[in-house]
Amino acid sequence: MNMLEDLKVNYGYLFEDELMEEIQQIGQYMGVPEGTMIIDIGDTITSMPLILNGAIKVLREDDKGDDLLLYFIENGDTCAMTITCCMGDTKSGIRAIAETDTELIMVPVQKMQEWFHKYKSWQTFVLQSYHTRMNELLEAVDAIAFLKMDERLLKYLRDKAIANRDELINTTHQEIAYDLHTSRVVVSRILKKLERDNQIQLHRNRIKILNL
DNA sequence: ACATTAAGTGATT
DNA sequence: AATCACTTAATGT
Repeated sequence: MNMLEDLKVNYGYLFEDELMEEIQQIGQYMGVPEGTMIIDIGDTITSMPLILNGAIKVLREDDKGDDLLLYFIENGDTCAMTITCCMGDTKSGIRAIAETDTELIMVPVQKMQEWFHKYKSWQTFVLQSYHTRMNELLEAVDAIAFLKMDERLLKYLRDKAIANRDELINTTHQEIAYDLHTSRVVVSRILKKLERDNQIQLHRNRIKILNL
């Protein structure tokens, strides 16, 4: 098992040895296959995930139960929702689904609070990831409010490619439509236009991004 | 060869 | 940008 290695690669440069020890002892290793729902809306959060590899997509749900993608989280990231949870509110406001096969370490929220006072590096990490999440959230809001559908779609493809570390995206137009909260026909049309503009290449169940 | 699912497109609102 | 209605293409059995 190379969990130790993964932990070191992703977090070793951040955390002091003592903290790394604690994470190894207390953290619960989890391997989740692609498509698994890790956290649902309304769930009570008891642990905080540290991502070793893979990617997770974070969605918000509207009043009709339709999903809307907020952002992707990757290696070395954690979920900002869990951080908020430690500060009072304990219900998740988002849904998290494994974008790819993902390995992560779950740390109980009590430990998270304890470490916050005990380890300076942990405090920095938590505050910093909260900050970057917040920025991504604002970006998502901007995209929805100010960008046209074609710009949103291109941003989506780029974000997704970055999260997967692959310029080949395996998905259907329908799935994209769900994430962006639009219809498949609209997605197909815009993708076709992007292909004509030499931004992407289209294949069945597969999209290649040309100029990342 | 046939059925199923994904993608492309014109017309309408 | 959404929806309908239909066509065409790709893939599985």
